[in-house]
Amino acid sequence: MAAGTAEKILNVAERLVQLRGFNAFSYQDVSKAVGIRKASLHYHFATKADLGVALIGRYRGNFLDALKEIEERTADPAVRLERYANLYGAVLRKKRMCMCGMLATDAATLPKAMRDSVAGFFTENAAWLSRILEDGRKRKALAFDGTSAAMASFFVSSLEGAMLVAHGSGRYGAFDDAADRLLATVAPRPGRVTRS
Amino acid sequence: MAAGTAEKILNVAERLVQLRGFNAFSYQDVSKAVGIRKASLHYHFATKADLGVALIGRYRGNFLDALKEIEERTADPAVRLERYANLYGAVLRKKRMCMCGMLATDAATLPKAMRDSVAGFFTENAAWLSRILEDGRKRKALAFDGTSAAMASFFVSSLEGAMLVAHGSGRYGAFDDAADRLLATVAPRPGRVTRS
DNA sequence: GTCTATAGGTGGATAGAC
DNA sequence: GTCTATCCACCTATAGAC
Repeated sequence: MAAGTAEKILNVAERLVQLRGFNAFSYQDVSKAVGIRKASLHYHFATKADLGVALIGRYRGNFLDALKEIEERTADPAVRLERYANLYGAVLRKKRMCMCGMLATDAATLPKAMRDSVAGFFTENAAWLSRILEDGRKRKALAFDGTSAAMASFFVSSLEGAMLVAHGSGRYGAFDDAADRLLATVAPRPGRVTRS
Repeated sequence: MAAGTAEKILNVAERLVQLRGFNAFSYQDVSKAVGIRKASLHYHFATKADLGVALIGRYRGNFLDALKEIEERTADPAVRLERYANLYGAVLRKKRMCMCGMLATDAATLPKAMRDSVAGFFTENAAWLSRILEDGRKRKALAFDGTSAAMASFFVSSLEGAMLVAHGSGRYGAFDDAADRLLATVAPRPGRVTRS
């Protein structure tokens, strides 16, 4: 717990990025929410770019931890995928957009270190999914055409898109429909759990 | 042609929004690119919000025209969908993001008139797709589970997401893979044209 | 580590001449 | 319609006291 100042700053900034994007929040916004003067923020994160890099790094780490946990606690490939989709759903339920989806639209205005890290988020998610998909296909729990890498990319981008449209239009229910349909694409028959 | 000043402004601003987002371009940026002083822009669009509303309105109109053209010139449902996906692909080939996908991430910071119009873009695209999908299913050219409306939403959000990730990561090739897979979801056998 | 104070720049927007 | 000049709010960032 503890929650040192740097961590509080990250928590507040993370929320703001997910709600408004990197260019639409300021040190002043963070300052007010944390209860510390604007200048003091620079002690913890010298520049906004430094703060941005730290934000993405932490976000990626948390996501990787969640993936690891899914893999350890769940054996059924279809359920693994369902839980993966639910990681996105949990973010959306807080009325936030995926931080890296948000930053993807800001890409052209971001320092290279941030851009690269955003791309890394997508890459490592697709890599994990690719592994899960390939394993599921071998075990005949999943079925799909093409490479598992291509299917993994499709998963990531479809979930990001469903979040994006839900976030932008306020129709949050559309996300769950899209996630269900995506899962049905690779697990034609079995093991949908949520619905039971 | 003609291209009056207002139109030039819209063209420049459209490009900037699609590259950088609504909060990351300024009247100064537009001013330089159009070759007119910053203050003069306010004669044509009094506020940035007014410019934003005009931008989305024009974008929606152009998109609707393109949909109408697809429907008039193409009878095969699968080819109609392919051409629909290619509308997005054409934007991405210019290294731009869909304007409304871009604005969807900016939603929390936009004036209500802009937010509503962005939601309208998604709604009218899904409505058109829903009609095309339903017709294709009746004619047994397409096959899919669930309502055509749900499938239409899935189409829109998946294409937006594929653009988003391609735009954010610089891996533009991933978009075509995603579009192909999406089409294969509803047109299992026939008529893929691009690949031949 | 946090503060006050401030620098230097850019944001959108307006007034009024031409 | 376009210009110059200007306003004021906000931005990121720094200096230096405590």
